[in-house]
Amino acid sequence: MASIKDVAREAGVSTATVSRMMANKGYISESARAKVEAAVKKLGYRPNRAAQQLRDQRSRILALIVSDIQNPFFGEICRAVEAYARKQGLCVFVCNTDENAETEQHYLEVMAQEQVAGIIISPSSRSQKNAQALNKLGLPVVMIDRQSDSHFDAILVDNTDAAYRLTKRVIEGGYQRIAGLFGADSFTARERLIGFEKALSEAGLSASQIQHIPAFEAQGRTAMTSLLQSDNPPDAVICSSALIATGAYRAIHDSGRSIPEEIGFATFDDPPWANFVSPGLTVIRQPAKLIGEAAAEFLIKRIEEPQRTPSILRLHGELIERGSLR
Amino acid sequence: MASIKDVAREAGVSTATVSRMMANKGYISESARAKVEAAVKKLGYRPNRAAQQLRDQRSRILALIVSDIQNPFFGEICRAVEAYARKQGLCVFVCNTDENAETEQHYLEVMAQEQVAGIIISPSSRSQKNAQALNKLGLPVVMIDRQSDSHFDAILVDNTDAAYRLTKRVIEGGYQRIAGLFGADSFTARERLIGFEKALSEAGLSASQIQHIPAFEAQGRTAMTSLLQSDNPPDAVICSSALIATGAYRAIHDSGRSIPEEIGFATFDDPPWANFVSPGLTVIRQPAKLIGEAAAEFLIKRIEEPQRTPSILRLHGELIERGSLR
DNA sequence: GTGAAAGCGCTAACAA
DNA sequence: TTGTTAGCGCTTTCAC
Repeated sequence: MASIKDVAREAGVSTATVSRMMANKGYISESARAKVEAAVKKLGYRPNRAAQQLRDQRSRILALIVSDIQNPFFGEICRAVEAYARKQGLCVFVCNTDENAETEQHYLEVMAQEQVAGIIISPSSRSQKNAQALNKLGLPVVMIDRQSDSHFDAILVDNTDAAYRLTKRVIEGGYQRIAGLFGADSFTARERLIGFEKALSEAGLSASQIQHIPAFEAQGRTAMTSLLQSDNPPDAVICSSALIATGAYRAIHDSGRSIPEEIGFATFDDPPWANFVSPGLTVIRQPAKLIGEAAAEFLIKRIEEPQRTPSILRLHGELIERGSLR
Repeated sequence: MASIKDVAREAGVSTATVSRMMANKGYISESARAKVEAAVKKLGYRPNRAAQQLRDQRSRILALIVSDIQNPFFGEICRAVEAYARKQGLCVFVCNTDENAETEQHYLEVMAQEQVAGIIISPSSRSQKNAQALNKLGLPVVMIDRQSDSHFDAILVDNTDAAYRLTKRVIEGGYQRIAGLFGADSFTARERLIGFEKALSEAGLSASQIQHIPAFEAQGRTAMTSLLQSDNPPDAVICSSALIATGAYRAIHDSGRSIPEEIGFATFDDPPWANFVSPGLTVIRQPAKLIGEAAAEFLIKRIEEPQRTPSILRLHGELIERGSLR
């Protein structure tokens, strides 16, 4: 790979001139510019990133640390972040923690060592430690989906309000014994639970049953099966996330009950199969693309102006009707 | 962040000694080692990656360039590559091309500039140009899922044989008018088509209809709908990939035909909803985890020994019976 | 066993 | 407007 010296020699100028021209900084005469441009083209010159980084003490890489890359919600966020970053000439380093605090800690260290310009992270739930670590890094940080420390910018969804709206919609369907399947140890599930209970109490109802379970398909299925087999089974259920919904839906399917007549079904997240079953699922769709774009935008602003006051952006979750509620 | 100089000062030795100690290279006295270790710990020292890279002219980053990060198949590969790389103290830079040759080209350039240690790539179909670009980079490369240039290592699936087995299974179900929905411009679809046709011809059948379509859900749906409405509709269909299968399944569902009685259904890829519908889908499951691990292993071997003869590993696609065939 | 010093490629301060 | 040069943090000869 040609270096700046090669270009300088080829163009008959100094390395400083080449550098200035590459960065579009400072004064360059037209003739010098033309010579350098020609040399750059001829040699296929590209500045060495490691050298730039060593000088600037800062890379052009953004880290995106998500808790589950397979989750379409985060997949869409990745795409949006990357697209936005690319427009600004930045790269994105995507890391997957699988919701594991240690993995998260590991990546935080690696990213610090790589001197990334900033971090977008969906922090794992129970890691005060990591929040502190994040603070110590002294890097620009934007949190998405969850918030583990209010010192940082955050892009969140209006979980409580959205849950309130979704629950209200269930109630309007005339359901009386409404159960909730909520993720345990989950920031978002907690927020959603509040809206759920608020809507119920306003309607003079109380939840038929609320279960707090690990947010996996198997657990959703088991929990739903036991609800259905209980003495006073629910006539509707709300799930706090896609994987739980997947398991719960299967349990209902297995039980042979019909949706929406015998049991109403509603969930957060819009899983890929949501309009694939019939009737389609009525859901709260999270604005993943907007979240990604906003996160990238916030992060870049903070990189440019580290002393900004931290702010929180709450985006609207959209209620999509498809037929799984009366 | 503490630098090597700080550590050297703290330990009362030279930077060279610290460097040797960090890399476990050369001779170090026990006493020096102890002093340096203490200093490293006290200062929380971590070598600066940019400086190391500038010296070595080589980073500790692997690039993984996939055609669709949302596709669970590639998602699983990512995970496996990352896990393997991490064990070796390497990082993985995941890039998503969305099957776009220009995006691919862009990432190739960026990765070259970042001086990644090697590249794992599922090359976009129609880019001889990029294959050449890849050659010019002179970097270690392993191709996965597809192969655009036989000069590189490749980890592939036994597509032709798997398609042969799947098709044979369809025939054993007593289906007579078997249609195929294959991705257009796709390396894997081409290989699968060969096995499909071989099995049919061995059974004295010819394909009811073969359609080559862009591998998206909408196209799968449209194509399947038109097949069902044709004069001589198929009594079974094989899809070459998950998205096509998703669309096709929906079209069948909409038509009200029952699976497997009125129409048999089989596909490559094991989409998340495959055992979610009933009957579950009979599929060829690709060994994504193995592919990822093998790719990382091959790449690391090639990094260590660039002159190895390129080799191809063909992994076995597993036939999973679930009930969508008689 | 250890240290001094060169040099990787780049940018910015300063001098011309 | 352009060139000279120091120095970012690290590793690796080479000399001691």
